[in-house]
Amino acid sequence: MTVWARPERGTRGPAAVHSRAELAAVAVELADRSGLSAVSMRQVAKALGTGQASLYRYLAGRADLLDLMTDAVTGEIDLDVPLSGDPVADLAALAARTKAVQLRHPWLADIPPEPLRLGPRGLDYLEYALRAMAPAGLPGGTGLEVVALMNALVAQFARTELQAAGADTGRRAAQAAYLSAAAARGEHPHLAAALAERPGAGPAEDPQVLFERTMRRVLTGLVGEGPGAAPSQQPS
Amino acid sequence: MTVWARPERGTRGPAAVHSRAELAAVAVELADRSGLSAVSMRQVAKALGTGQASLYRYLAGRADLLDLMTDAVTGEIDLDVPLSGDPVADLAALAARTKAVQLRHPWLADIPPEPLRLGPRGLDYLEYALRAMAPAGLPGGTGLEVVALMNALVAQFARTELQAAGADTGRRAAQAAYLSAAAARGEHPHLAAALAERPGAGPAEDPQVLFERTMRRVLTGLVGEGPGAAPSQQPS
DNA sequence: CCATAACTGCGATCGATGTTCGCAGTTTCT
DNA sequence: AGAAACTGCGAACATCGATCGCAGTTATGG
Repeated sequence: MTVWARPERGTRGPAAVHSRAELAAVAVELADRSGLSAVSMRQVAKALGTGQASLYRYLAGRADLLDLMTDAVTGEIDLDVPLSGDPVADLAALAARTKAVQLRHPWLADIPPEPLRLGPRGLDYLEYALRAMAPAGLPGGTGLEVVALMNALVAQFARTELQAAGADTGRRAAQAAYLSAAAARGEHPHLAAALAERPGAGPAEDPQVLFERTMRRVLTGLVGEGPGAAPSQQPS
Repeated sequence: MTVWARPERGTRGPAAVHSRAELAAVAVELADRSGLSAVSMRQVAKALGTGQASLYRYLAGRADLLDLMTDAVTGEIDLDVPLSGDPVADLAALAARTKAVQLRHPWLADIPPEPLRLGPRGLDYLEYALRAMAPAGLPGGTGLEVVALMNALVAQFARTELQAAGADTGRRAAQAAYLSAAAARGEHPHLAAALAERPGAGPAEDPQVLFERTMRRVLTGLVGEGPGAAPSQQPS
């Protein structure tokens, strides 16, 4: 049973002091400040001012907590943006908003990618995405995989941008050192060339437009050109 | 410092009983059989027939072990396949071989995606991929991100295929139940439609050809059509 | 109206994890 | 030959997720 399938409150007994939403909020704040590794049962309990064992009155385990957190930040994505009817444009815009959330909550990249972590807000998100690509008239069932693919790409872009802006954790520096040392060793000429051209190479191209362009290309490849072969659908 | 930057053996002292390659092999076998969670320092030490603390003579920590494992299975990808000169075709073929490895070692999906986990075999892999897309004449530095994007897509496809073939872990079943319950609740009509068309809908399209086609489309979008605007490069 | 069932909060505790310390023994360099 | 550098490893530490049992609280049913 998922957290979402379990009722939050039974009919008997005293009212719970906290709520799932409260748990989620505390956990998200903790993760935002100190990373996902700081989100342990003990630390969440402490931040909540309660005993650690009490958390298991709300959750069946840590996985449930991650579900709550994921769904909470999914809710930050604005789904009230009207659809234009062009699947590629609408999905690209949605992807941009999704990426913004991933940048705001870097720990999302550290969450183990379960094959489905879908809460109520996740359902709304999925519905919105499917509605956006309805005009394309894709064969049934394909839509879900397109969304999954899109999100995988978004996550990858978010990782790249975070790593470009993030502090050198020491590990990153070590890896970079090993990389350039290997490049200097003479083998791997293409790698060396790629690394050499890294810092210069033009005005560093705004990552925002690069993301936009790449996303449109990929989505065009996945979902087809403009309105597809089944134009009998209206947007919204 | 990375594992790869540290020398495997000093000049003094007795010869180490084991080697990094041996550690990697044991850990990979353990993960193949019982999942990544079974790869703990204690279990690896036990499987190796040594004390747990001894592992820290070979590794600075568990992260190093994951580095070793990742690089070991990366070495399973055949890089002796000659290049045709068509970047899209060559990269798609490489992606297929990469996916095969991910299917053979499902725990790869569970490894935390550090922003660079590159050993010697990983370097060779990168070099091969860059060489494959050299004819496209991409602007400098773009190549690395294309490879990262490609691998993100491959990982996503591998996840989908594994989940289609994998045993229902109970959590999957629970999530699916919640999903269809939500679909039956009337809101989320597009979701309901997508789920309804899921089982039937044609002859279930061979995932192999779907992967091939999607990959080609995406790569074409990323890397351009045939040989690009800078045709002064020869394959090699 | 009150006994029972269902629930909550939580201290104590368990098993497992990653990592460190210190010691005894071994090999190599000077 | 002596010192330096290394190896293997038993024991321990901190932290983690999770469970058990108990005391207290609330709603339901006869």
